[in-house]
Amino acid sequence: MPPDNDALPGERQQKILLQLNEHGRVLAADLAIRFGVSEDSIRRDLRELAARGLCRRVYGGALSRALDFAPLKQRQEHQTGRKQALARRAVQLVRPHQILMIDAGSTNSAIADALPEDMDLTVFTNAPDIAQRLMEKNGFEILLIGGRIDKRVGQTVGAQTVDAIRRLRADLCFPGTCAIDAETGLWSMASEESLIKQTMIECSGESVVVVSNENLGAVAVTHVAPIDEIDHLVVESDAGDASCAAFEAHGVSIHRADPERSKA
Amino acid sequence: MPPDNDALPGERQQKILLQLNEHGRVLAADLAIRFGVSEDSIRRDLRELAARGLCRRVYGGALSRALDFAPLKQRQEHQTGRKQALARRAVQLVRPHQILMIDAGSTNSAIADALPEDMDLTVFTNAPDIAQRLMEKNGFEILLIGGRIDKRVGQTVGAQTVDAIRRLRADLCFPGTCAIDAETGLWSMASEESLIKQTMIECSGESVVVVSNENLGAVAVTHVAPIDEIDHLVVESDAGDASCAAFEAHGVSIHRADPERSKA
DNA sequence: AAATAACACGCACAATTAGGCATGATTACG
DNA sequence: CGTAATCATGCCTAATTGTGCGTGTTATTT
Repeated sequence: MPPDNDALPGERQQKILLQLNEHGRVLAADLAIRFGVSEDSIRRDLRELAARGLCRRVYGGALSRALDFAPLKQRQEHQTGRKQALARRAVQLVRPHQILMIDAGSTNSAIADALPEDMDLTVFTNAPDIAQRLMEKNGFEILLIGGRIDKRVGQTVGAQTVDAIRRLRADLCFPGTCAIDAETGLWSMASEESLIKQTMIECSGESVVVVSNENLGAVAVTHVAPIDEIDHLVVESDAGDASCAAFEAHGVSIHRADPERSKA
Repeated sequence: MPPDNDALPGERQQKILLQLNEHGRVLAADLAIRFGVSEDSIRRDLRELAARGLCRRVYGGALSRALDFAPLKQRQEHQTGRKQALARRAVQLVRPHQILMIDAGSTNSAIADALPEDMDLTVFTNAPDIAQRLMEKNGFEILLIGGRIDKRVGQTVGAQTVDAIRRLRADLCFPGTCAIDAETGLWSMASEESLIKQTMIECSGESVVVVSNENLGAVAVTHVAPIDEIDHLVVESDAGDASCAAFEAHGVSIHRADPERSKA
């Protein structure tokens, strides 16, 4: 491993994430040597990344979040509250007769559930999960984008998928979000996913990013799109005003979800 | 098993979970050797995982929680016990490293559930439902065939799908069956489905038709394939001998499912 | 019933970690 | 240009966590 003695603070976190994604884990002691800083600084980085949900903190280092497939079910259960509120707000951006492009992801599954049935919508998706949810509803024309399946994220990936997307044109695109930052734009966790999202955005008129608080203003592993390719941003009801203002300064429309109803 | 002498504490628990999901059970003594720690530490890990509901603690090790959800699958089995029996027999025709082409349909969903995980199988399918079932298992390469979705049958159809199938080659094909007759061959309910099934059979080495009693010797709406393109026929345990003999006369191998076990 | 294996609990020791604090660097601002 | 504010960093200390071992208990086997 090349010693990066002169890495910028933010740059260091970026490189830690890369190494994390490649090896599945990182050791605090190793990173301290590699970047020529104390373990305290590394720990601070790791703590911060974990707070954003980009890694799992363990004794001695950190683990990649990619192999957490147990949370795959948890995520689907988790969506009951905050994700549904986000989804309810997001579908208000959809107008009748539109063609939608919906990427995989737990938030987007919630959006699929929240789509109204009386709008004569056409949906392109690379997620079997979303296709199935829509299949149970009426009034949708569904087109499944084929390709090799990455079971970690539950979607099709690879050249075949990208090629299939290129042949399509949609009005509205919902790229699954891993992180978004007002300056640098949209980020995702793996390069294959990233390519899919890029292509989806290219082939769509407007792009809507739906993001939960922990991914707002965060940076992940691979870059997907600059901020000016994002037209709408749907955030939670209690998202920070400062963050939102930063996005609006870049021409992004902010849509705030309704406060979650405290119910039985 | 590779000795993971330098695994982080948290990492170790994650790997234990992996092994647990793969083999269904783990032994404390084995794990202690593998990770180069005392059995006490392993026991502490297992105790902790069990407390989080991620495994079931037993004397000597731990069991996967997946078997706890077996009752859930058994419920499905009770509902469609005959189909499960058919599926169990059908998957015995599959050999390791094969490439399968699986059409949509409730029987084929049961087959997907019944496929073993340790055979390094590749599966082509046009049914999101089947893709999702396989996603939850290990050891499968899954390729989803894209296209417009027909929600009545839960599969992709149309020219795009046919075109995608033509680019593939499989060893074994499971065309979803609507009806089969010894003289006239395979039939389905709609012309679009029919075209899909035809193409699948053309692009596969052998074809296996799995059929329940009520569709044996029946004729439906549109013709799919003549009887000589069908290599194997899986029938229920109490299928009529006369019908079976008629198929065998046309060179079709008959595979009879085991009688359904009447159990608690 | 006896023997054996697996287990839980408490203890001591080592490694890792979080928080507080001072220092040097970078940035913001008048 | 200079001052103040902020930030990143390293060091220190206290607290936490993980570990192995001994002891006594419980479960399984013979």
